[in-house]
Amino acid sequence: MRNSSVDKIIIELLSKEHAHLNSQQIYNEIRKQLPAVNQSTVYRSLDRLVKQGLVSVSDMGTGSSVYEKVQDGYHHHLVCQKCGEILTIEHQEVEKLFNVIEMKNRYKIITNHLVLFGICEHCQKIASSPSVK
Amino acid sequence: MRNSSVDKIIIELLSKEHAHLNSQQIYNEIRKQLPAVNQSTVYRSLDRLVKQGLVSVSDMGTGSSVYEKVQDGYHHHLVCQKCGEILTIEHQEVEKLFNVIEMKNRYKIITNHLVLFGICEHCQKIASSPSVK
DNA sequence: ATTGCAATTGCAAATATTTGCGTTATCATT
DNA sequence: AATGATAACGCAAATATTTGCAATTGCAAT
Repeated sequence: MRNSSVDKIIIELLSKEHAHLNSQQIYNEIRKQLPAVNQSTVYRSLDRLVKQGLVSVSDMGTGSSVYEKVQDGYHHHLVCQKCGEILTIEHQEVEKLFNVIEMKNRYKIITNHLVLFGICEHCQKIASSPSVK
Repeated sequence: MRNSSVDKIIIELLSKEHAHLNSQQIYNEIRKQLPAVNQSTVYRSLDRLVKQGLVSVSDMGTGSSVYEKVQDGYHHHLVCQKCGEILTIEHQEVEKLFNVIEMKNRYKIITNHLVLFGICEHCQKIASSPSVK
């Protein structure tokens, strides 16, 4: 692992943007500082950061993967497949599962962000009630 | 939801192929029966099946998503980011987590396959030992 | 059997992501 | 400071995936 300037810029960017950014948004921001940077370099840099556990990558169901800096503790998301609502889940419960899996399999888990798809309470009700004519 | 011929063929295919197939492999198989089928139709059909919970989709770290029919109970995977080793995790432990999340958030979880990336025992040892010259 | 609505499909184009390869840059060692 | 190994990069091409829109088709109601 070497000191990559793109890695550094991405970390700085994601540190202040407490949000889910896709590769295109990240690419556009980086170009303000490194106008000649290539998209594939951004992808490779993001890969590295994810593998280091510094950044999380998730498919939230919007056509592109989104990235986020891992800070202030882990968290996870619940996404409604009907209405798109997104809930945040604290790491506490997930942590117990990860610990068990790490012990049983002697693995060091790097994945730090789960996205669980499902149906929210509201949409469940809609689906089970008779449709209106 | 309607009776889609492509959906049916995919289900039949995945029912006998107890394996992780990517969209290209699925597309090639379908063309044997439906030579004129379009790739986007395959993608949309897979989306539907995943949303219905009949099929699982996962990014196992190989440039494309892989699909699998949900049968004989759920299972999950642990993938080593160094050597690529893949371990299977039974649903039992994961189920407890899902139940808690469903109750707390009143969601019906549809996600039926987790892929957790990490470092296997072997690769952890390699990383921590002094490198050979 | 006919009709009408909405789901499914094909097609083409737009996006998103990965990969091979030659070049450049970083860093440890000398 | 010079050297060598290899990580990081740019570029272009290959893949993979999504999307808008018009045409087709399945299915429920008539």
